[in-house]
Amino acid sequence: MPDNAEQRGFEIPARPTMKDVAAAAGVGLKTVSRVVNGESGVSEATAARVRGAIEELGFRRNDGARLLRQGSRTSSVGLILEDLADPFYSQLSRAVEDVARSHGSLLLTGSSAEDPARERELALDFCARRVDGLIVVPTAADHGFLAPELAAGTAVVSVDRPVTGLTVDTVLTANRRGVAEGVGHLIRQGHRRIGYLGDNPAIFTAAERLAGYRQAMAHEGYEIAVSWVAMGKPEPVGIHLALDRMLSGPDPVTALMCGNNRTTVAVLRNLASRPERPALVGFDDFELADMLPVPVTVVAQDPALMGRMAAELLFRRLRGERAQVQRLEIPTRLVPRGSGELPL
Amino acid sequence: MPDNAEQRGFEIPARPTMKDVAAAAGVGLKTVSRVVNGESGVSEATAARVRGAIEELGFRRNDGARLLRQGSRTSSVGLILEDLADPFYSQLSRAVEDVARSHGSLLLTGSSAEDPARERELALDFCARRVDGLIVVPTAADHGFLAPELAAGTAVVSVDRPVTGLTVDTVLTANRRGVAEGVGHLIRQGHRRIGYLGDNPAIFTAAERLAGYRQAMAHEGYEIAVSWVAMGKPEPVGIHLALDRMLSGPDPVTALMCGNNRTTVAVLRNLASRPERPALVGFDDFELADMLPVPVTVVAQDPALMGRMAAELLFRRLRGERAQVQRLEIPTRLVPRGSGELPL
DNA sequence: GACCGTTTTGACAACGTTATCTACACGTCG
DNA sequence: CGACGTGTAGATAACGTTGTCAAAACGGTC
Repeated sequence: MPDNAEQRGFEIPARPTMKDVAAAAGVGLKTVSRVVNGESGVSEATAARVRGAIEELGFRRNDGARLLRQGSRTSSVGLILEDLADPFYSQLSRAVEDVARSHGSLLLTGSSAEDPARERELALDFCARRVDGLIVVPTAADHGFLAPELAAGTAVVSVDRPVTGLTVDTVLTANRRGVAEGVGHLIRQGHRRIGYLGDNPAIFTAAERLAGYRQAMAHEGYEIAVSWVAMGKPEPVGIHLALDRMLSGPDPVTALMCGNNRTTVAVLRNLASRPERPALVGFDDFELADMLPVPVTVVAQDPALMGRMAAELLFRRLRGERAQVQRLEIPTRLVPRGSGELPL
Repeated sequence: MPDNAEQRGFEIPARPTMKDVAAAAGVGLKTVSRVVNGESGVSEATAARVRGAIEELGFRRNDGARLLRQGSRTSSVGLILEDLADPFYSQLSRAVEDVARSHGSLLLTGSSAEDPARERELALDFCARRVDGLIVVPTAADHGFLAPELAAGTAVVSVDRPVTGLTVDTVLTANRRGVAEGVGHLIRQGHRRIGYLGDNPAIFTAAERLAGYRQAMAHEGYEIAVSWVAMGKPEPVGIHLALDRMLSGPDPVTALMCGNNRTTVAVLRNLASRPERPALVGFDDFELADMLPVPVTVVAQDPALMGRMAAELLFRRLRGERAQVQRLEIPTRLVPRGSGELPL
């Protein structure tokens, strides 16, 4: 004779409610509420009895009901980014979490995996849970669907990339300036045939950084051969072919600028199996860059700062600040370590 | 004349409710509910009118109210770990998130920073939000306070460390076996004076790994000099002093086993400024370990697998599975890369 | 013992949703 | 023509909490 509840696979034990506590303590519902919320106007004797009942039943207030009744904020914010496992984003997340905590808010996280549909689903789920605000690393798709949420008082901040179809506070890295600085550094070492490897240019940061490279080269009046630019996912095969093109042929490059972290690492791995030793500057710092056989010169971003700024903008809006929409550019920092200082 | 609302710093625009939609569409409340939930029994004409009103008002169902009414699960799980920015935990988080998503659940994340009070606060906050389950990397403190939650149907799984004061499913790394394997590897290279650097032994994993080292040494009948063991936070000063002790004196070590990631890196940095080149095996893999001047041999853990297993155990419980409490040990994998194969 | 002010207490409505139940308008069948 | 199903629609009560308000209990005063 099978247990029916078990057969169905779910039977959620009923949680004690304030009503249960009230009954157990022999008091009214509102008295329990008062004790739970530390309101005044309850005699110590009654309060003790109520606390006893709470302890005994293992009562825990249902914040959902509380929030519903109060109609106030939920003290929670949502964070949507590309991939929580990426060090850049995990540092950013941690910073957001810290700020959220200091404001008494919980954090909901979701990875979009660069998929607009997934991002949208996450954002709307978060809104259905009535998060107070949303911090988003937006995909390239239109975000007009968030307009009603914005109108309804949900604060939105975009970080790392601007959001299309919505005007909200935005925190970006100084992508162009940063890459230009990196390329400029190589130029000052005497290089003029400099290759650029970046991510899929549909991604805002990738396009911006490429533009920074072009700007820096143009500024010196240097031409850019077609074979010197390679954009795409940082996968071994693509990187290998790109380096084949760049390092051989009539106009081989003498230096490389890498548009992001993962590309830099992929390039380093590939270079390990080649004789050439081009100078190299990477965009975005990474752990142990200074410990490699040739320490890697980078243009460092500050993901934690970006996360903190984004979160602080968000909470400033939630506090009711009416300031004009802001667009912050966090400056980068050139960290010379050796690979960018290699001779021609 | 200041705007009063702005002065107060908050004025939350009212969100449209089903009642508003019903009024706008000239239908009853329940009809809107039916349309929103795709229930049958609404004529296409009415449904279209309702959808129009929803669109126009920018209505979005309040899941809090829905959940309250249904009394069902909230489709959300909480994850509490030490530090979201640590690569080990961020990989684990991502895996948990993926499993949660595949079960239609959202993820709440919080970093305890190894502080029991903070951890407790997070856990109880999550429970007050009525998460369906909790995945915890527990601090050493007692977790009896979670017993009522467990009784109330909140599933709990601990990961990376066992939880004290509560019997729940647990996913661990094979810490002792892993370290023993690493030490055994060094022993097979001929080393017998092997030092061990680990984290604060109050942390479960640190204590276990130390035990693994002692076991492996004892197994060969090797004595361990006092100066060979150093436990504590992986900070430069401590590491420096520890290595001073280990590498000089009457019984200098010829090899080192490092108890975790951050210790390994700190040791590598410190060794860079010393003449000695002891063999070295690290516990826990890290990016670019293979690209360092002497590629680092490690005992690799699988944080993603641990996260996935933990999450799957959790959802199995939520599905109502009644199996006995499980304790899984994820095996480690020795990855020889060079540093562990250095001669005496 | 009637009156007052103060403190403590509880009944009741409301938050936004869903479940139950009933009401209405059809058309169909005997 | 009345009875009956069937498809649509809405009124109403809950879910667990908090805000409002009024009632009780108490202590003191005359």
